[in-house]
Amino acid sequence: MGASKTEHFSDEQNTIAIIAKALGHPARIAIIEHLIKVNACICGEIVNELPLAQPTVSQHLKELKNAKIIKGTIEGNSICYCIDETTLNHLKNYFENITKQLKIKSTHCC
Amino acid sequence: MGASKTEHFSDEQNTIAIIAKALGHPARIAIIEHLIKVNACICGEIVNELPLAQPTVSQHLKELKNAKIIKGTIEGNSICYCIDETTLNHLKNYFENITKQLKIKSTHCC
DNA sequence: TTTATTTATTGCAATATTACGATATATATT
DNA sequence: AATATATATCGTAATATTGCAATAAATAAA
Repeated sequence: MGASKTEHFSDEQNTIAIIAKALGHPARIAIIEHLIKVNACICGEIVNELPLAQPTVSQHLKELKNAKIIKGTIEGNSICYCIDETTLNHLKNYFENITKQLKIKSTHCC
Repeated sequence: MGASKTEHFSDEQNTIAIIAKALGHPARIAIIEHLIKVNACICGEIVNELPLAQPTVSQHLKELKNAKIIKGTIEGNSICYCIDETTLNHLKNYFENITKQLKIKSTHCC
């Protein structure tokens, strides 16, 4: 096959998986880190920061946009990207919750 | 192509991407959640919980093991899986750090 | 030892991802 | 209008992922 059986899982499970998947590439992690480092919106220049061709970067940006991890607004003849805090906060909360439950239970046996 | 240019990115960026990628499938999120819910090690039974065939589940478990998100130890003729807290804590800390930086800077413009 | 149980591996088909050259689009500048 | 600049899309090749039937491997139970 090759297609995931998303219909068998909960909305939350699918949502978390989509966000995690979008972050599952070093280039996209690098994009996120750069957006944070330069603080807020940058118009263009992401391409120059990455060791990848312009169409490839554009594709990675599109995937981050689809997962709602970044937002892009048109600014003259360039596009201004910044992080969508809501989505990263959602992911952060999810992992905080999971690790908290692990700490509470912590029944180590392996 | 199809292969990521991992050598151009930092170790930390690659590590986070590998963990995120491993969590980038709803079945693997479901496995993690089940491991937490039943608390600690369960020997087998994960296959019965998921709407997927045994070889498929085995493959997902392998990927979670490769990313060091779960650990598996042999227990009689079955295998006992549990979560490797270190890895999920690493990821949690990473996202806490990122979202903290976002909160500090918070220069909204999009 | 034979049989059952549990998990892993192999092989394969369908689909998705990654990367990039070529090209399109859209605005800015001259 | 013509040209430059910035980003997106298309097309395509290489590779990876997903899913499962068939089968192997390894231990447990009879």
